[in-house]
Amino acid sequence: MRNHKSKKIMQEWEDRLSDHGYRVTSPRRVILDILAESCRPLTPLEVYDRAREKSPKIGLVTIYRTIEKMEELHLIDRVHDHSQCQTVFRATHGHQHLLICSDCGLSAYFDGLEMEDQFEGIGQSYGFQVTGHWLQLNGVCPDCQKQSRNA
Amino acid sequence: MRNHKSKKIMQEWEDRLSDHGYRVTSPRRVILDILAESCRPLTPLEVYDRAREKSPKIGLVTIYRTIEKMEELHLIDRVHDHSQCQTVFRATHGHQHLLICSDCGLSAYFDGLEMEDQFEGIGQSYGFQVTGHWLQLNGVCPDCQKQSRNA
DNA sequence: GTGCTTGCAAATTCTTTGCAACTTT
DNA sequence: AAAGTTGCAAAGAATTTGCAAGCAC
Repeated sequence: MRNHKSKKIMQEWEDRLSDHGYRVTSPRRVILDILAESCRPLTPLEVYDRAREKSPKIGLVTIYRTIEKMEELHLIDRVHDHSQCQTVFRATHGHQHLLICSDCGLSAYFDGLEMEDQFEGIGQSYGFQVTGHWLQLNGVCPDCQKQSRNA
Repeated sequence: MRNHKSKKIMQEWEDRLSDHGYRVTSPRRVILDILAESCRPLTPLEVYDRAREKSPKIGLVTIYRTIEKMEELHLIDRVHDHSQCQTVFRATHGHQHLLICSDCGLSAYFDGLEMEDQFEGIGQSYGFQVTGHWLQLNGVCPDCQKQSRNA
């Protein structure tokens, strides 16, 4: 049973693919549909399993390639999952968050801004019991800004 | 040239390992040292390369196993890296952030709280030009709370 | 018809596991 | 001496690439 909202998203997504010169094929529609409807983040393998129920001949490679394009068009986001992310940095105690240079990776911690207090309340308004969070800012550090100016 | 701060961290980390019944071995010291000193997040392979410079016989497996224990003791965090995280969820437009159930994955977006305005200022105080951010709250959704109560 | 897309098979890369030898406590 | 740890080799996963056939526009 498809709801209105995901129908609308589907249309929007298909248009976006077309507008960028990508083709709306039937395997792609299956994948778009799964991602539009899902109320939880999915891995490529999970998308693959669901896709095969609707279209048994679909290949895993198509999942990867479609996800790639969807991300390029900002239709989907990659969610932070501890068990997948192998990149590590020393932890701090308590209320600090990370600022990371997207060019060179240089990182610094900054203080929590009393945001954490808000987090619990936000969770509660959705009935969630908040147990943790992850906040990071991505940007360009002073050195990399200089270099791009000189380039 | 080691600075005071990373020396202090090293001591703290070694103590923490000992306190938990883990042994402070020389390969581990090399790895701890690299992670204490690094001013950017590192992948296991990057740690491995740096470790071999100091201790050529060290094995990649040791890196993985040491990172595992360090994470368990909360000495390091896993940083969100788009190129590694394959778990995807539909994107929203604009100022929304994600709330994710750590049990079942159920997710919801919540509004941005005008936090984004602060982000730029925070970045500037470190000389960074902020280009993006990732904020997600982890918690337990209503249904999963019920289930754990019944269990 | 043109050019993007698909699915297969194969190659690559990354991560985990089993085990005998070795260290730390 | 006991128990945790190491590195090797091998197994297992996950992701990417090459290519001929197929499909959308």
